[in-house]
Amino acid sequence: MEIPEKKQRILQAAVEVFSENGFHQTTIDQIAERAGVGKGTVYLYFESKQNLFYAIIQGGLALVVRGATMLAQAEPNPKQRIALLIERHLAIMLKHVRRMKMIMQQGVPQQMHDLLPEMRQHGKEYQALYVAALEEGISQGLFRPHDSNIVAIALIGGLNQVGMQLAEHEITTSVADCQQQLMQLILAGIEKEGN
Amino acid sequence: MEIPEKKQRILQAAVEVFSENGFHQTTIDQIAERAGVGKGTVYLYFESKQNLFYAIIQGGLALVVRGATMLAQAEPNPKQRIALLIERHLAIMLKHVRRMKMIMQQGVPQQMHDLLPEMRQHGKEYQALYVAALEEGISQGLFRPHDSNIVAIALIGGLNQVGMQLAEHEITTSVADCQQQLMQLILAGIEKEGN
DNA sequence: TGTGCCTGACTGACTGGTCAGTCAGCTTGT
DNA sequence: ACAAGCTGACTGACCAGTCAGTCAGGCACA
Repeated sequence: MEIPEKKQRILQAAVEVFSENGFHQTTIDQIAERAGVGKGTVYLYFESKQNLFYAIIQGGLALVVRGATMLAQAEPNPKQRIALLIERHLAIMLKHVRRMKMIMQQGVPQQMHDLLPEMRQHGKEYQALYVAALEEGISQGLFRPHDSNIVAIALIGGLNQVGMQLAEHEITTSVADCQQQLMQLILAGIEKEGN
Repeated sequence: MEIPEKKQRILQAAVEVFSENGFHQTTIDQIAERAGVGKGTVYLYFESKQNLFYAIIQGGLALVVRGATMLAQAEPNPKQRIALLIERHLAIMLKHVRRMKMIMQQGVPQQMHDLLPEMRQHGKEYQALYVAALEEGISQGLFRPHDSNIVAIALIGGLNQVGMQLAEHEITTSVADCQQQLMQLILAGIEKEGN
């Protein structure tokens, strides 16, 4: 199951160019050139431009979700678990800005209609991790009662926005401070009074 | 300053088609057909496809920001003001799903490099409304001290995410309930203990 | 060791289709 | 007759995807 070196190079180049220019502004020629391979070689490893794009997004999302799931399983305390998830979310966004941009650019799905269900599935799974933690917290009396779905969605949305702006250097606050601020905000928002 | 009827029709059609298919999947022919005008007419009123796209986004954003600014000016109480802004944010997202999708699709700017500064400007202005309310709240001793920039960014991100999912019917909760949940979450998150 | 055959990974010039933008000419009103 | 508003056939650029051809390196046989 060795991944050929050229395929790796193509993937790397594709991440770069796609994230810089977006899907439609990117040409296969650009990717091939950046990877230092012939155009034909790209089609040797990937069926189409779309396919290449998906290979990258899918791979990234799958990894993120799997990692987060493991993290979540290892921490029984809901409060701690949410803290860990938040920390990890921001860390990953910073580490993989390019890939994240690609996914965000995707924005509202719908045009990439066919292959998208899987992408949504990953999103749902990820969201479910937060929902589970929130619900446990509620039933354990740690958090005040709330609609855990909505809170999870808002939470993830907030994390994404902060992560993007951090990555774009539009926030001067340090990453650690950001994390702390968000944690405070969220925990104060859901914790039972007099915690 | 009469706006010609055909120009209106073109704008309307453009909003529809752009939001359905995204910028690149949309052709001027489609827009012209939907508007019931000739292709040339589109170029009579708009310099280019990009220009048309921007006219829509800019117009929308400018309206939203102006409206929110007026709303904010009319309410001196920071807590109330934030509540109003949140309510309005969700309401507008629901009312203008199509336009919102267009903007979101835009996602991370950067490819539309030239004309974008204005768009960012609007974003900054909008964010500033929340920041101002938060800071006032802190200095009045209503909210606990926090980094109002980060809180504002997270807040807007959360609102967008929830708004989008509401609009996409991926949330079963009613709009009013959503609003209430978010308000509780946020106010609890920033309020001084024992409010 | 040398030679000739083979294979398949790789290449890039080419094709076919798409679409933004143009412009010659039509229509309608005065 | 003229102008203003409008039209849609046309053009040129662009690009995804193809495929005929190249060539490095492996293998067999002497």
